Amino acid sequence: MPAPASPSPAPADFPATTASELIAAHGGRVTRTRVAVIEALQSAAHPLSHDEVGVALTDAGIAHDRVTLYRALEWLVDKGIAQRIAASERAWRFEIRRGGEHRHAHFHCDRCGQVLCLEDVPSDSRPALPAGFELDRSELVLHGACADCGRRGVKMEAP
Amino acid sequence: MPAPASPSPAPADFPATTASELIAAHGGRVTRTRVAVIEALQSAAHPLSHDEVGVALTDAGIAHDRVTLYRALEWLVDKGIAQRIAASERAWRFEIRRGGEHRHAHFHCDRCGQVLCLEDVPSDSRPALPAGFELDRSELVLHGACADCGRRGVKMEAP
DNA sequence: GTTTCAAATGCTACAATGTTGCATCAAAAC
DNA sequence: GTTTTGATGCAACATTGTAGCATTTGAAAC
Repeated sequence: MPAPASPSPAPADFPATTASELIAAHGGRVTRTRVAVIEALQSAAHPLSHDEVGVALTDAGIAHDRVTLYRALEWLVDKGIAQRIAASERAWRFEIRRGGEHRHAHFHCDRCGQVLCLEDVPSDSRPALPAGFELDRSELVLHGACADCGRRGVKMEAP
Repeated sequence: MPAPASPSPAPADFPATTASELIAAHGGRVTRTRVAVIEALQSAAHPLSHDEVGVALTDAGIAHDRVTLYRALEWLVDKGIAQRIAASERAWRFEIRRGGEHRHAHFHCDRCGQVLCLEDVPSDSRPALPAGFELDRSELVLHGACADCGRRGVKMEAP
């Protein structure tokens, strides 16, 4: 039997809270970039795109390379510290995995492109699958217009 | 109040069945490319990526430009004949919208990248949203390993 | 059957997002 | 302080999707 399709070889729920502790607990080197990325994700109100993380690093005065940022995010996902969301468009978005690890749904505004966490809406449906299929996780993404765009009649983006 | 976030200004469920009828019913010109794209989607066992549609056209002996194909698919989505799925990765996948228009969930194999329709699993959850939000549709995507990959232990792709 | 004309197409060029390879740097172990 | 190797920075490239514009063509009008 093959390995399960879990992205995280290490346990995801650590007592550690600070960025440095999180990194060290997973056997990684504590670098400026990683610390800043984690802090950016932790303090963000919604899942961030790679580009938004980059802006956050720049704002924090942390010089960084585009590729390094991709690799830092990839490492975080690999270790189960963060997770990717394919809400829409071509760009991934990233968010920190909280302790309880309750997967929630996301809302994608088709007008402004922003993504919000719907903490109250679970995303854990586990329906019966055809024989031989292994279920790892489920992602529920709701689409529509957010409150801001709904009010202001912002131009519609491709669905 | 702004226009609703629906992608389809025209009714989606036509009695028409052939590609030409579908196109004409939406006021479009019946071209080789559009007909071939619709037929490719109709006969596909799963949602096709832009690239897979391109291969199907080539196999059918239909010369086509990359951009034309993008525009043909965009037109189909615009008219509600087809719909886009953001299963994972950066590439959209496309499928024909059947008459009944029951939205179903999809399964994305994280190993081979293939996407399957789960016709029996509905994707129509309509939870309560924060005030001011307008819900258009919901997309449920399950992730894991398909039967083929599960059996053969194919190398894991990025989650 | 011709003519007409906007809708489609096919270029070319470009933008956005992500990856690979490799030389260099630095975190942490000694 | 040295050493080791994980992490970074750079350049080059791959994939996916868009924009502008000249040309072709579907189909409606004649």
